[in-house]
Amino acid sequence: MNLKEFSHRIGLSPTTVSRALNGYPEVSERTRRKVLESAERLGYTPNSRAARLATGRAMTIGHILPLSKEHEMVNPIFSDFIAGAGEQYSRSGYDLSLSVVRDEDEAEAYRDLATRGVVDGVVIHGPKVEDPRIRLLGDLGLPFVVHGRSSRVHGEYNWVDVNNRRAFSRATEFLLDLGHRRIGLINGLDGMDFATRRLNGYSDALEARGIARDPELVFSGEMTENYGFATTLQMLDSRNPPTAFLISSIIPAMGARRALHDRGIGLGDEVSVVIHDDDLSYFRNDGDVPIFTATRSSVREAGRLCADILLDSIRDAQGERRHVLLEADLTVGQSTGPAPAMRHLLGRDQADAPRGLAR
Amino acid sequence: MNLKEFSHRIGLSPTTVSRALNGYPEVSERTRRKVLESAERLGYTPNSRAARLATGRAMTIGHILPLSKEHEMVNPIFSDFIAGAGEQYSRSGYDLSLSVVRDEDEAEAYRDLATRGVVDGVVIHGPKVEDPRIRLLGDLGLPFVVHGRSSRVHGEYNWVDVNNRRAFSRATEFLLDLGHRRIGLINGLDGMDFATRRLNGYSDALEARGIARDPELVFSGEMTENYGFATTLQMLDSRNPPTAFLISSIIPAMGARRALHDRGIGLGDEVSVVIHDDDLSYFRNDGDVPIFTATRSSVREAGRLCADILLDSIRDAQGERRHVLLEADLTVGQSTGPAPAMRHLLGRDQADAPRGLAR
DNA sequence: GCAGAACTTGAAACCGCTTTGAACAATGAA
DNA sequence: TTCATTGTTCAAAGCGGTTTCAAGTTCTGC
Repeated sequence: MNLKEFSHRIGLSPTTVSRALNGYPEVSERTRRKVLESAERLGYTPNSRAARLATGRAMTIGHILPLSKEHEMVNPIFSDFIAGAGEQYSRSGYDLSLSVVRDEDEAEAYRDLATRGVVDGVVIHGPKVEDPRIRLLGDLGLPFVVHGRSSRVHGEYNWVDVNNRRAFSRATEFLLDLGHRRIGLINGLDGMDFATRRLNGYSDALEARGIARDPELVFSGEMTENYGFATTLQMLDSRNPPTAFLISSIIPAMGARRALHDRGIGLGDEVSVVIHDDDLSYFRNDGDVPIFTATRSSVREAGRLCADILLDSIRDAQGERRHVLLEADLTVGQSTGPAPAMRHLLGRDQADAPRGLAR
Repeated sequence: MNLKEFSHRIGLSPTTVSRALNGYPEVSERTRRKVLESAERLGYTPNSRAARLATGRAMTIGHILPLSKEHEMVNPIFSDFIAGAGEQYSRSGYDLSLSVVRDEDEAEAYRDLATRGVVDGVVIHGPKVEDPRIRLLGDLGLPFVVHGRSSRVHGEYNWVDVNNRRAFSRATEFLLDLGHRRIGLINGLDGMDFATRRLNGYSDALEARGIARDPELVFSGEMTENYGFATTLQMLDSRNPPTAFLISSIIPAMGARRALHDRGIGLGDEVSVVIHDDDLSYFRNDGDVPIFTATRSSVREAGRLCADILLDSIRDAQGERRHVLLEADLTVGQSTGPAPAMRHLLGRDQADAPRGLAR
């Protein structure tokens, strides 16, 4: 049933019905009730396609999911982010449009969304250092928010980011305080802005203690389980292995744990691990004492915040650009302990403790 | 720029331009080339909102992502499935609309998508036994495809499923052949159709060998790492622990591995594990010899197939309903070996082999 | 009782595209 | 040359809503 028929059936004009349904003030309460009740009873719902054309608003937010050709991998934090953002969209009557594109087509995909008029705004995922998408969207005049930030990009834009630098410098300091001097960094893909900031945090902390950064202890790559496994093994098998690892996500941390296990090295006693934990719903690092010592920041919450900011920004195009910097607090879990060389000094040598029973 | 202005500028009528752009045959090649070239040059792209209203097609496929209230968890296979399906949508000029809703609102969400006319078809994820959504969508007259199947639902509908029963009976047989008699099953959530079929496959295989199924060895739950950990631990610590585990996903398998490690039990020698592997992009169980012995079936590929079937079904509403049953082949990895009691019989007792170095 | 303000309601234009039906031009057959 | 056919193009009528502008009603205050 369309508006014309519905309004005719209940003896009102399309104008009045439209107003009643959209909450305009110039319709009397009595009429509005009648319209709402009749719509419910007769099962009338306005056709969104028509409303979108008439209003010029798409009532839709766009997300682009680029697939890297080599790895064909989907960012594992994507679904939790979407869950957070999607909740907010629903609440505000917005739909979410997801475009899956090969990564070399990403810029074109944004252009396309803008000119076809199918979205009112977009979210930029996984910004790189000097990310060109920010400039592009500014030029297109399409409202957007970045999940993360992009170093060396001038101009204001909406973003929600974790204080990656602080998180990683704190995590590094924590390990240094435990006596670790050789700390491996298993980081995200080179060029990703968050990875750069994490590396900086790590470097800062080392430098502050006068410790030279060993390039053989720093790795970057896509954060798979296999990547965590391979890099950990490589470092463990080197002439001068680290006594601690800093890992950018819980997924490669699974691989690191496997590598330690394969080498018969105890996690939390012989070797320490600190991870950054995005609080993925299917991979919670919680419990009384979490498995991993971690800097935690919920990516789901970041999704909610991004959505809120973007929706605001669409409603009020003149408003100021907004920024949210989330602090990731360090939670001590079972995966960290004093550096081996320090342990007898502290009277807690656990070299003979059963493997696998962390601390 | 809109069609009216564009067509005026190039000295043609809107009709001809529209036809040229949409590939209709009644426009001459010369004119078509001119239109396409001018559109490129002047940067004209038709407004999709208007096209959708005019054609009555939304050119969009809907996916609903329900969030369970208790767990607030997103199915970890979701993103890979979407990646596969999304690729196909893009290829065919379709958009993907994702609705995030609380699970008790799911039925309403389908109704809403249908009446608002924002999608031409939907994909049903995670069907339960006797899933009411299938009936609902039939009634709504909205084309759909199910990723999975639903037992005890009458009538024809499109589906793409893994042969879960066969996969799990084969996996069970494989373990039985290795001499295992007590096999723990760490399954998906009760009521999920796939979980039921897997349980059946497991039961069938046991029964065929005259082995009674011990209810204390069967668990069902949401497939998180913690769930795998907790259930494995519980079984290991029971009076009569299993010597092998069958696990419904690689994620709880991570938890199982952790539990085994915590108890100092060697994976692949003292205890065997077979998993079902959805071939998640960030969690590949590959390599020369995969970590886990697994029944594998790519969920990404399932996404592609679902998309293809649904798009066909939209184009040809009269066409037959289609079914695809994917066989999951069993790949032997490092996580399985003869049952402990059998090992000396086979002259391969590895009880003293270093832990963690599976076979 | 009446003018003017404050409410309500409706007719019609419009959003930007697609598509029907008609017109016109070019081609071919008779 | 003429008529039928085929090929091309266009004017206008949708698609199903929203919104402007005008008109009709009901209140107020005097």
